Amino acid sequence: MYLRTLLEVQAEAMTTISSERLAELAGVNAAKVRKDLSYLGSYGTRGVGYDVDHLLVQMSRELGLTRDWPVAIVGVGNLGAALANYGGFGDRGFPVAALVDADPSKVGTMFGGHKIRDLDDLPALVEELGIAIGIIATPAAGAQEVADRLVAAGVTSILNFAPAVVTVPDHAQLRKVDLALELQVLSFYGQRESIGASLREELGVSAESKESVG
Amino acid sequence: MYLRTLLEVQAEAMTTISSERLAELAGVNAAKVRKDLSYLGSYGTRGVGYDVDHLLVQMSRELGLTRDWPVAIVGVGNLGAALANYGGFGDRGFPVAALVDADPSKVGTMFGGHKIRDLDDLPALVEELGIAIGIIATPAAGAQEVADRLVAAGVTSILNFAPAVVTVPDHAQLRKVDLALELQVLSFYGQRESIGASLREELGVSAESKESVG
DNA sequence: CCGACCTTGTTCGTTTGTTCACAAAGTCCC
DNA sequence: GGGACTTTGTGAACAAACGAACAAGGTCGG
Repeated sequence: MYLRTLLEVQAEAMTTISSERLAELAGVNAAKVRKDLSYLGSYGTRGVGYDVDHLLVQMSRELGLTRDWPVAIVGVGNLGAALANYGGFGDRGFPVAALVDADPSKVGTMFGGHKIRDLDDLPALVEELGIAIGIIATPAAGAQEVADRLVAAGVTSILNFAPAVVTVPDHAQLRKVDLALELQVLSFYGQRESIGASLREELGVSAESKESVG
Repeated sequence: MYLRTLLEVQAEAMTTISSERLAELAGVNAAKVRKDLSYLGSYGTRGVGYDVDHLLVQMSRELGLTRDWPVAIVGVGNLGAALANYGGFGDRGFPVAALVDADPSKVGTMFGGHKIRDLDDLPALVEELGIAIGIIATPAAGAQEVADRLVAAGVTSILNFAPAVVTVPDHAQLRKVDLALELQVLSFYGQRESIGASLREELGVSAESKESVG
C-alpha cells in the first residue's frame, strides 16, 4: 500500500515525504507508518522525512518486485477467463504465463493467446516457464486438489479465488480472495441499515449524520 | 465462512454439528466458533451441538441473505467486463442489475445483456432497480469520484477493486479487493524464500521441512 | 431415575497489534 | 553559529483478538 502511494507521490515530482503525509495518503496512522518503515531500516531523515526514490527502491527490493513473477491460472471457467483477460496482473509484474484446466475438452484450445494446458503439465510448466505463483479459479470442489498439485509441482505461492477452505504445507504461502464473501459482508451492513431505517421510521427519529474518518 | 461450510455440511445430510467439527471444516479455532455463533443467540444444545438447518436460517437472516441485493458495476473496462461476465455474483444473491461507465463512447452500447449507462444515471438506477451495492472497477484515478457519486445516489455499500485509497462517509460501508496487492504479498514471501534458498545453498544447509497446521 | 459422558457458553490470562508521547537528530533562518 | 522548529525512531500504554480451560446444561444408556 505504501508502495502504491509512494509511486503516486513520485509521479508528482516530490522528492521527500513525511510519515504524517504518507499516513494521510495511505489512510493509516503516522506512528504505524514509521514503525512499518523502520523494518526496512533507518531510511528516514529527522526533520526532513523519507526520500521517496530511495524508499521505493528499498521497498521494491524487500517485496521482491525487482523481477517479474510469472503466474499460472488454473481453471479457465468464468472467473479464470475473466482474470486471464484482465491486464492488471501483467502491468504490475505478474505476467500470466500459462492457463491450466482439468477439462479435456478445454485442454489444447486457445484462450487469450495461450494454449490451455492440462493439470498434469504443471511440473513441466513450472520448469519451462518458471511459474512462481498459482491462481486457483476453479469451483470450490476442485480447489484443494489443485492446491496440492501446484505445491507438488513446486509452486509455493498460491492465490485462491475458489470459495473453499484450502490448506497448504507450511513452506507454501496461501492467500484467498472470496468475492461473494465480500458482498455478503456488505449485505450484512446493508441489512442492519434497513433494520435501522425501518426502526427509525417507526419511531419517527431522523437518521444521525456521522462525519467521515478520512 | 461458517455459512458456506454449513451449506456443505447440510448437503451431506448432517442435521447437527459440533463447534469442534465446524471449526475444523472452517479452518479456525473451536472456541472462536462458539464465541462467534453466540452472537446469534444461544442456538446450540450442550452435549449435542448446533442444528445445521436452524443455524443456517438464523445466519442467513442476520447476514441479510434472505433477499437479493442488486449490484451496479461502475467501470466496464477489463476488470469491470470480467466481473460482469463472471456469473458468481448472481448465483449468490447479488445479481448484476446495471453497468455504468463514464466514457461516452461506451454509454449506450450493450454488454452482457445490459445497456451501459452513464454515471449521471446513478440516482435513477438506484431508484428504479433498487441498487444496494456498487462495485468500483475503474482505474485508480476515478475511484474516489465514483465512490462519492455512488454515495450521493444513495448507495451505502461499496466494493472497491481500484488500487486506490477511497474514503466514504461513516454511514456508508466500504470494502476493498486489491488483486495486485495480493500477488505482491505472495511475491514478498517468494522473495524471502529465494533469499533463504540461496543462503542455504551458500551455507550448504538443507531446507527444514515444516508440517502443515491443517 | 441416575450417573457417565459430551458440548456449549463464557471467563480469563496471553499474545498480538495499534497509538501516544517524547527524546534524539537534523534542518533552516537569522 | 545558535536557537527555533520539524520529523524520525521507539518505549510504554492501550486495545483488540485469540485460545485454553472450565462450569453449566443437556443427552443417553441402563
